[in-house]
Amino acid sequence: MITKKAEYAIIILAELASHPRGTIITSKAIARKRSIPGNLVVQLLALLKEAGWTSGTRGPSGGIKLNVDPVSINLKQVIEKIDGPMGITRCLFNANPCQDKTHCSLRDIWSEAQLSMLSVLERVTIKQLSEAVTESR
Amino acid sequence: MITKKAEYAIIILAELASHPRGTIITSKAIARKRSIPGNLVVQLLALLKEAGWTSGTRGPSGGIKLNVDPVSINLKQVIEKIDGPMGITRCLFNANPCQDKTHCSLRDIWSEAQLSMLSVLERVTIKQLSEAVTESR
DNA sequence: TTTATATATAACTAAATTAGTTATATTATA
DNA sequence: TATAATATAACTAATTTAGTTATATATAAA
Repeated sequence: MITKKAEYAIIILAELASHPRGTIITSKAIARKRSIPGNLVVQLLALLKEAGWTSGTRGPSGGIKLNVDPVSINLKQVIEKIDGPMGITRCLFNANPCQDKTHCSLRDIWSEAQLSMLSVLERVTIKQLSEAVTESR
Repeated sequence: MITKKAEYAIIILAELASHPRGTIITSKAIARKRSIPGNLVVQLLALLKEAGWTSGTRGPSGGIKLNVDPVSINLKQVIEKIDGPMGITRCLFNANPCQDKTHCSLRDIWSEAQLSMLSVLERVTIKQLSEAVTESR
């Protein structure tokens, strides 16, 4: 499952990307505008920063800005940064492979289904999303 | 997320399908053979029966048998019977759509990604799976 | 140089979901 | 009539997710 946190992180990045490059916005403003709990925004920004996508400056007149071209960030990347490696089942990516050591045919199917989903998420960038969001306002 | 219960249900059906049509097997035997907690098998069989896929006869020499051609059951159907309608995010299929009434562009992306995954699961039948399982033994 | 405003980091709590267990009822055969 | 099986329901424990609380740190402006 893609968590709400990952969804929030995407929305945060899209919000930043919807302003001219280099614009600084406070985390509070993002939280207010996008109806995300304020401390969650802060929490998520720590991870976005870790990924190199954003940077923050402290103090009055401080805030967050996007560090990279939003076309270079895709949704899969953001989701995996926030939620960790995805798995549509516990069988996948989960340290505990099937008990029976023989080749698990179900696993291949899960894997195919998951890759199919990920390929969609990999194709969509924050840029695209920010444009869609901007249009609808 | 596809739950373990859904995965178990698929394995149960594949196990039934791996025997000649009409074969009766006890739930205990399935549980033992496939390493599934016995009472879970019983619990899941209630749903599989409800879907019309299996039927059980009670008493000594009773057991479960497959009621339909395994080629007519696909994985998506089983998963949705056990887990209910799937959603790769809470946003999808979840009674609580986005707060902002304006069209949610993210939702469309989730939806596309999910459909892409489901189309794979829809394509694979219990029959196929039972063959793969049988081969590997 | 002090105050206020902002990010940064970590730990904690509550709610929801998932997995599995326990208990009991019902049916049918030997 | 005892036993072996399915059937149904309620409960419990573990895990995950969502959100909160607390505290530290940096910096600009007064």
